[in-house]
Order: sequence, then C-alpha cells, then structure tokens
Amino acid sequence: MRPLIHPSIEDITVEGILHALSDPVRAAIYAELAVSSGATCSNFLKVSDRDIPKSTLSQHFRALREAGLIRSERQGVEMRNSTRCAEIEQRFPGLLPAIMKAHQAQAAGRMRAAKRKPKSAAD
Amino acid sequence: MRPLIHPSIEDITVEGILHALSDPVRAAIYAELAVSSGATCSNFLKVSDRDIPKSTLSQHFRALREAGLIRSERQGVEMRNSTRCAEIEQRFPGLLPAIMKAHQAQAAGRMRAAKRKPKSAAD
DNA sequence: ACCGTAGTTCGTAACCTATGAACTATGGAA
DNA sequence: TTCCATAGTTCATAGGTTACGAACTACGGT
Repeated sequence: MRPLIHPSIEDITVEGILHALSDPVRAAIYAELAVSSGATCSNFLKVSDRDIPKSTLSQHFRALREAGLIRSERQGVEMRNSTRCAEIEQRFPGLLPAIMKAHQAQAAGRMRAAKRKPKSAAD
Repeated sequence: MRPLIHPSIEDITVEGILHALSDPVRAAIYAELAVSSGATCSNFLKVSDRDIPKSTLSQHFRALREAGLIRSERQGVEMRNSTRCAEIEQRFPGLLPAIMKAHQAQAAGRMRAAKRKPKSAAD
C-alpha cells in the first residue's frame, strides 16, 4: 500500500484546486469536510441522494488529497480527513470561500426552482 | 456551420466555470480577455510562450463559451470575444475575482522563484 | 489464527481532449 | 462574378482520464 501523498503548500496549484472542485461529488465532500472535520471516507457512500461505489469514492479522496485540498491520516482501521483550508487561505486568500459561497448560491437556486415547480423533483 | 451556443445566465454552473478555468491555457485566455475585451481567437496562437494549434484554440474558445464565461460574435471575417463577467458577478458574486486573483498570485510566485534561481528558466 | 470493517489497487470500458487535415464563411482583388 | 487569403470550425483519431466491480491490504477485535 503506497503511502498517502500530500503536496507541500507551495506545490498546490490553482488549476489543481479548480479541477478537483469542478466535480460535484468532490465539491460536496469538500464542503461537508469544511464543516464536520474528521469525517471518514465511508461517511460519503451517499452524496446528495446518489450512491457512490467505494472504489470511486477512494479515487475522489485521492484527487482531493493530491490537489492539496484535504489531509488524510489513518486512525485505526479508518481514515480521518480534514481540509487544509487554513494553509490554502494563506497561499490563495479568498479563493476557497468564494468557491464555497458560489456552490451554496447554486444549491439555493436549485432549491428555489424546485419549490416553484415541484413536479420536476425526479428529473 | 452550427450556430454558437451561449448558455443563458441561469444555466451557468459553478462546476462548469471551475472546469473551464482549470485549464491553464483557457485561464490565460480568459484573463487576457478580461483586460483587453474584443480580442480575436488568433490573438492567442501563442499563450505564455507555447504554440497552440488553431483547432485546439477553437475548442478552448468553445469550452469557455459553453461554460458561459465568454461571448463570441462574428465581426466580418473574425470573431470578437468578450467576457460575461458582469453577468456572472451578479449570479456568483466574488467568484471570478477570487479565481483571477489566485491565478495572479500563482504567476507572481513563479516569477519570484525564477528570479531566485534563474537557471531553471528552461525547465 | 481468524474475521469483519475500512480503504486501496487493478483491469477495463466509457468518456474526454489535443491535433492535423479538410472544410466553411467572409471580405476584398482581378 | 470568380478567385484568393484570412479566420475559424468540424471531423477522425490517438492518447489520456475517469468510473466501477473484483480482488486485495491493513488494522482491531475475538
């Protein structure tokens, strides 16, 4: 089992961050981790009502880790994950807050739209 | 020749924006357009000292356009491109400025590093 | 030593991207 | 009008990336 790779803060790139967060599953994972730090991978076997196979989930965590967005460490049989937002905030001030805010705004917009015509809930 | 597709403002997604700007060439194009509005595609046959084939360039412009980041319109034989940043700023306030600022910070960091050990200029 | 849980790795099919070659659209020049 | 040059687009395809089931590894308990 190869060791986990955590890029040092100066190796983190904007492109990498944007790419990692351009996937809705990863964005959701990151957003959740930003709030409830220390969550494990299997806390995310369901993401916004969608089942994610655990191999896929593992890859998503790897993508977030290698983009420098999260830090993962083994703790017993499971994996504790936490964001590296303090570090990133220092290197790219305002970037993550703006992205998270935009994601929230988008989710809020979806909710408003669903309320207006509730039939489309299963679209 | 199929007509150009410009998503309406409410169809623009955060994921789409992040994905479009997670490519360094597209980010450079967007940054340049944000400053010198009205530039044509062939203004970008070179991007940060790299030659971009024009078919590739065309795809990059399409990606930016269909993510909702730019508006393109034919003017005579060429194509005028401009950003839709005012609209996007309204829908996702602060998002684009934060991303652009981060890209600048990164470029500034690279420049500082190159100055410190100038030998690596050709890496 | 064995089992169950939590994640990782591997193989492969599906999808995405870059690029050269061929094409289309437009505005002059002959 | 016909021809040509310029600016971009589209197509085919090769190479890269991603998703996911199956098989595997790591750890803690019994």
